[in-house]
Amino acid sequence: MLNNSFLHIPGFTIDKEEELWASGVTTWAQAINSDKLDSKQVRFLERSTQALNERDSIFFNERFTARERWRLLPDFKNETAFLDIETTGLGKDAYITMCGILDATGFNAYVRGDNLDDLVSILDEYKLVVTFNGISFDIPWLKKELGPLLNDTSHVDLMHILRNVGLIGGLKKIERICGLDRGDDLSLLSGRDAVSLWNMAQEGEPHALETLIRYNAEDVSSLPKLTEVAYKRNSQGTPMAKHQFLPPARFDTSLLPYDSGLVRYLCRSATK
DNA sequence: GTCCTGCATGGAAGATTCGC
DNA sequence: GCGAATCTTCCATGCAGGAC
Repeated sequence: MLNNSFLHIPGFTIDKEEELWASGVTTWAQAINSDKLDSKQVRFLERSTQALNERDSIFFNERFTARERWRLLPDFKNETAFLDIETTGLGKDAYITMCGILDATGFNAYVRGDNLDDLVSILDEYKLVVTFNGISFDIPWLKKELGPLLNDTSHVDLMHILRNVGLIGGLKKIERICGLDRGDDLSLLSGRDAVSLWNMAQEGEPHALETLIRYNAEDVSSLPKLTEVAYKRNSQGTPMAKHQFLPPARFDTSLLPYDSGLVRYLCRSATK
C-alpha cells in the first residue's frame, strides 16, 4: 500500500527507503513517530496522509516516476480503468478510431463518430488509468484529439513497470511469457489489421466494426491480469508484498460478437 | 520478412549549479 | 570545498507505415 512507500519523499532514494524498512519502520505513521526523519520529511508524510485520505491520486502520480507508480495500484483498485486505443496509424492525418475501457462493471467501447467525445467526462470518473505504453502512445493521442484530460487521474503505464521486472516486449509477447495466451483466432491480428477493419467498416463492410471492437476488447481484457503480475513482482521483498492488486474478474470477451471470416481474410492477406 | 522512419517518453550517466 | 540537486544528452522502447 502507499503508506509503506517513502520513495516519493523529496531527496529519498531506494537505498534510504530500504534502510528505513530494515530498521522496522514500514508505515508513514511509524516514520512520523520515529526519529528517522527530519521535520521537513515528517511534514511531507503528513501531507501524503492527507492526500491519501482525500483520494488525491495526482499527488502521488506527480511524485513517483513511471517505473514506481505500481505502488498506487492497491489503494485505487476500485477506481481504476484499463484503457487501449486503436488508430489509423501514426502519420499526420491519422486519428483515433476507437477506445476500449474496462472497469469493475465491464467493458465499454467508445467509437469515433458515435461516442468517442464522451471519453473526456468518462475518464474524470476514475482515479487511476492503466495502459500499455500509454505514456508514449494512448494518452498523447487522446490529448491531441480530445484536449486536456486526466487532470484528476493518475496513469500507470504497464510497459514501464513490467520492464522493471525483466518483462520487455510488446503486449502480446509479454502475454505469452506470462502464460496468458488467447485461445481465439483474433490473437493472429495486429495493429495494422485494426486499421484495415476500421477502413472496411467505413466502406460499409458488415461486422467489421464489431470485429474491431472485439479485437480491442481482447487487448484491454488482458491488462488487469498483467497488472496483477506486475504488482506481485515489483512488490516482492518489500512491505507492499503483503497486499495484493486483485483485478476485476476477467471480462468474458466471448460475449462480444465478431466475424471469424473477416479475421481469416485479414490473416491470409498478411501472409501474401 | 526486415529495416528504417517519426514521435513521445523514461532512465542512466555525465556536466553543471546550488546550498551549507 | 564538498555533496546534493538539477539539467542535458544519449539511448532504448513502443506503436504503425512504408520501402525494398
